Amino acid sequence: MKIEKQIVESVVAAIESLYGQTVDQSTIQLSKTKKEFEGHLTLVVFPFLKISKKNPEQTANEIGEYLTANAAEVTAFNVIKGFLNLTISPAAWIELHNDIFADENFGFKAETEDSPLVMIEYSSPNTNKPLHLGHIRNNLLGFSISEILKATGNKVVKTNIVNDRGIHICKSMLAWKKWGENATPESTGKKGDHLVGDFYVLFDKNYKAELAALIESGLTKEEAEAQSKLMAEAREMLRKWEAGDEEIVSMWKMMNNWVYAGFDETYKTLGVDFDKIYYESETYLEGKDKVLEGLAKGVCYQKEDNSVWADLTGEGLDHKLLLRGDGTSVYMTQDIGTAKLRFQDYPIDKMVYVVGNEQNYHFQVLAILLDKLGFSWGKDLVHFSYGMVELPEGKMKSREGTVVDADDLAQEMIDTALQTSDELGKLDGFSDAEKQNIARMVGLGALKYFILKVDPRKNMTFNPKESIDFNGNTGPFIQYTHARISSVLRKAEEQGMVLPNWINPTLEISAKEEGLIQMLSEFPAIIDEAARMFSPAIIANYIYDLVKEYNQFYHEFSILREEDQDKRLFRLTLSKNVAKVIRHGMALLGIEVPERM
RNA sequence: GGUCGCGUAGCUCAGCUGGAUAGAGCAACAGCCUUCUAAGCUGUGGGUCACAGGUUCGAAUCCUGUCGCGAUCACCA
Repeated sequence: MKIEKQIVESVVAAIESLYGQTVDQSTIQLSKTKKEFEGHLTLVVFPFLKISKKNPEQTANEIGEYLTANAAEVTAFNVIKGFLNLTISPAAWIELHNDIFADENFGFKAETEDSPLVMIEYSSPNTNKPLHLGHIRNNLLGFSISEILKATGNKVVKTNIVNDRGIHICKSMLAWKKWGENATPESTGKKGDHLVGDFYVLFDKNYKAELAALIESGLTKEEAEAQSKLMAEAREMLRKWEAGDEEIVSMWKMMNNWVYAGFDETYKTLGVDFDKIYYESETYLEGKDKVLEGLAKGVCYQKEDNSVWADLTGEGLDHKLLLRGDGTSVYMTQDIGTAKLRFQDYPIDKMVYVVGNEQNYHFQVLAILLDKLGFSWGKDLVHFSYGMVELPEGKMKSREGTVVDADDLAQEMIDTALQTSDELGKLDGFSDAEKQNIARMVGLGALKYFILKVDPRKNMTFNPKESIDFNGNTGPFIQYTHARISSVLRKAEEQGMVLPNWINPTLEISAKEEGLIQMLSEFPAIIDEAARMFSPAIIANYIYDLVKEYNQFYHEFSILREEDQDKRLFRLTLSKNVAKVIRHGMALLGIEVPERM
């Protein structure tokens, strides 16, 4: 990082000295040299041919000569076509290594008073059914991007908007009331969210049967839906809820509390949390106020049936309904209400919504509406739009029972990790509690990494029949390398070795070791890139590359058995640096790394 | 139909602000533990980067079109 900056400056000086022209630093393309070539950094000289008025080879050679003579870090160069490959001195690498070693928070920027406040909304569940694999992706992305934005110096407030009201809850409530026989999580031994979800499915099953019977008797599908008694009862329940009916409200509270207890458990397992939780039952009326305020200001207009609309044709969109004729609110209205409360509660500079890409249009509209309604950050809100998790057969459908349940999947992963540990005999002699804890880290590490390594914007496929791997480009592979380094460092300590906090730059080191230092040095830029692109995957893939590189080093070189003490101590500090970057990088993904496994 | 997104090895994915011979993992096969954790390392095979044009020193990457897949365009959330 530091080296690159110096070289860029030297290249500017070189061009000025050789060709008498000043070029902007941004025109200089300096990249990591490809493995098959000699050198560390490569300068692409094509952009300078017009200035040098010479062919690529000549130009590259001239710049190369200048740099070896005038830039202290550059010791050699070679030219292949228009590519100037620069070799950096070992001393420069070792100095960089010392800097990294001295900085416990290497790569992380601390927040300051001036840091912008970023509010990140994620998770946002409905309270009528338990979380599934799609929610897992949302939660992991939301948590990880929060950590990444913190690491780049932002103040971050993690928030969750719980959709705790509406017809979907009433369906579960009605089914419970009709057929539940007073079942509770205690009486059934079921997690509350699962219990409530079962009644949602039960409602749907009976509703479908009712429709089928009506259609059998000669009605069309639409007529059957209109005549459904069950649906009418559910709507009546919603009406009573909105009217504050005591019995309904208390049933609603009871069942929602079951769900919250269940969600809390799932969140705890996943290791995600929130600084502030909003509930739609508390925000939807606020949205109505805000829309009426907009109506008064002329931002919205009213139709004859009293429904309220926004005209977005000026923005190339359509007319959007904000309040129904009967005065009840729609999804958009609730989001406006939630935004209003958040704006009152926090000095928000930037709002990030972690929501699936199926809602792209919704957020496009929301941004325009919030802006029109006077929220300063509305126009620049970020919809962190991520892709769907699909099964090999296609989309998950909760009513068709094809969803992959979050709790089940997490438990399966942990069980598999435990089983693998036993088979390999890795945890022999550990207490059950220790075994469980490591299996938890590894199982969840596998799951989290599997999801986060994929570009968030893309849809991804999950095949439940093929269990998530523990070998190759996986979480456990990375965790294993960390455990391995920990083991070496532990042994070094047991043997009384004390790690120096400074390595003499004159020490002779291998190309492999230089390469590792170079990779470590990229970590800060990787974090910046991940924050800029909203992509934990960039961190995941970086750590994987680093770990792969370290494992090659580990096999090729001895550490503790190295006879030259200076080299031995250097390799130990290098290993410690790698472990540190692994640990901190994985923490950005919400993945723990064990000391042993 | 309008809008948006995606299409890279058998499978899952990197690479995409244009750069060198397009990379990993899984799966298959062949090696490496008397030595620091073999959940590891090494090697072999596997590609019309959907297709066709264009832009230029150079295109998987940018532009246009075609095909295929998906999302969305609700008084659902």
